[in-house]
Amino acid sequence: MYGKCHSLEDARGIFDKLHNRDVVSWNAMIAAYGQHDRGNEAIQLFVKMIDEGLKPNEITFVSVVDACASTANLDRGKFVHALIIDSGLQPSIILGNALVNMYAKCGDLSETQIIFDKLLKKNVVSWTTLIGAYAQHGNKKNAIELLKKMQGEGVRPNKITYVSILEAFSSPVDLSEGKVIHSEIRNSGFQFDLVVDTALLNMYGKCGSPDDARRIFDDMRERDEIAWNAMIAAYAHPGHGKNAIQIFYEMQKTGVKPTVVTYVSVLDACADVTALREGKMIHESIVDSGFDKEIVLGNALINMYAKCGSLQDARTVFDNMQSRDVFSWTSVIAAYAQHGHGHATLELFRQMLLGGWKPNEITFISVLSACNHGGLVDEGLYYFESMTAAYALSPTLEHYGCIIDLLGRAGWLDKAEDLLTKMPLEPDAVIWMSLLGSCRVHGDVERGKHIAKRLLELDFNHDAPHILLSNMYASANRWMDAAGARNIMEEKGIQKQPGRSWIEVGETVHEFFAGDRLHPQTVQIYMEIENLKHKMSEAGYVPDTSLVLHNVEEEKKEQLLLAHSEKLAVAFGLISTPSGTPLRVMKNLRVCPDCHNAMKFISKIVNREIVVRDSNRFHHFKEGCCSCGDYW
DNA sequence: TTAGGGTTAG
Repeated sequence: MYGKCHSLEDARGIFDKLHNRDVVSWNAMIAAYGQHDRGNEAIQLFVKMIDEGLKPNEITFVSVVDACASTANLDRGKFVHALIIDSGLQPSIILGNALVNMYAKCGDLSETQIIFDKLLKKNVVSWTTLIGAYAQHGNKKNAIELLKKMQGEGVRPNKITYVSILEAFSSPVDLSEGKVIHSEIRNSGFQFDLVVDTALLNMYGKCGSPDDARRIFDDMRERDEIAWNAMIAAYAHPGHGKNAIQIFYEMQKTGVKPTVVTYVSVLDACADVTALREGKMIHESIVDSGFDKEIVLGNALINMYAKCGSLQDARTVFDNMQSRDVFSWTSVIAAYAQHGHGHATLELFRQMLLGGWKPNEITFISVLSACNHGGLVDEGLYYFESMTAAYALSPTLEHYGCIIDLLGRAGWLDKAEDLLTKMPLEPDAVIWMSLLGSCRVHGDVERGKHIAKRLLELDFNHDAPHILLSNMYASANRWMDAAGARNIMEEKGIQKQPGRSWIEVGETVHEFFAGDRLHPQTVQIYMEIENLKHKMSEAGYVPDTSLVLHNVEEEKKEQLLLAHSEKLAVAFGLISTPSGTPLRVMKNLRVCPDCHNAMKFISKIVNREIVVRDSNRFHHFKEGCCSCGDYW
């Protein structure tokens, strides 16, 4: 009785006082620990039970297998599995399913499949467990095939089956198939179900379609905190952060209290739109609510402050944390790396190692990227080697990408290309692009040409290689070739991805597209741009019109450059904040070289600090210089 | 006595 109530300790007290403990009492106590997420104690108790000479029965095994699953303890799970086989017990369908689930939760997919195949009888739970296992590992193909096979064998999926399979749809490329499952779920009669709708909503959020998520959210008849959290998370993506923050406040207006997960998601949204003011207010609410000791929130705060441009606040949060995990370290390391502090990044990394922490693949991405941005070639190569040598981590394409970029930027084009062709992974367009970029920087036109050829063979439908190649020819005064590269791009119908920038002023995050005239203060913004243009010209600024690919007159090219989204955001910031206020702008793409140059002039002319977060890193412009040292 | 919804670092 106590086991099913609140007090596990009371249950244990009674259990310990029992004079005659039979299998039933042991089972009850083991199950009680399992239900309270204390799998390790459940397993310990099971071992003790065997030591005392009691023979576990089917129910004991189900509970202890479940405990191994919840603690993801594969070795224990295998041990218990062996005991089951030794006991000669013919496992029931329930125990069989529990074993399938145990291997799935412990991450051993091949064993999961083997046990499933060996099941003498399968029911909807067996199928759902296996489908969920594949879905959680992102194996959408197997999950869908299994669903069809299950239906072919006459087993009808229930709502748990559908909720499980929805996990498999988690990126924009999955959206169309996700919509097919969505309609199948509706046709199967699962409507107005809180859990099913939340899973669908979440699927659309992960697939990058917050509008579809919102439609489901709006149609829900009831919403609990999990549904609200899922909606906030669905909006916490580039360009939708404002909506996430709005939903966060609406949630509270309807009387639903934010949870830790709510705060994590909304901080992520603030980070996304560089909403520093909003983020600070939410930080205060977190302190008021008493959640500020939660590690996961400390981590989210580090990330929010860093992405909002305030490295100092990020560091303060990190320093004040009472306990940390690998996410905390990786977050603070990433923060320093993104702000271009190469040496400080490595110093933190050394402290992490000294503290006995084990870095993971993501930690190394920040470390290598810091070496890359800081031009720290020897350090980068050393840590790259140490990944495999000291930490048994296999470098991914991104790690190779950092190193190839590092070598290329440093002018070691031979070594960079050598590594690219000899690495054990298939290079993607991003890596070829980075090498092409290095060829442009170092003026190696011939190498650039053959790399561009390889790149275009990949059928990479992106504007970037064409633009880079064209610019590279232009820099080498090869105007015909430059025009040719642009023509190929036009023939292929490739459009430049539109630039978007955001700036937080007062309580609002303002968004700008390149050339947009939608902002209520458009007239004043363009007047400010004109004003800046004159002052910049006097100071020696020359617009880099080679960056404009449109075939238009010179004067028109200058106008296009001046209307880049980051310049509009800065102009708006200048006219709407008191003089001296630092401006923080976020851009969806890399900052363009002309804007980068212009920002340096503007920072000096208006005597303000301008922080631009682009898709790659931070640029702190101050008194005519940028923190990246023009190396980005 | 077995399967299910929300979260952090690139």
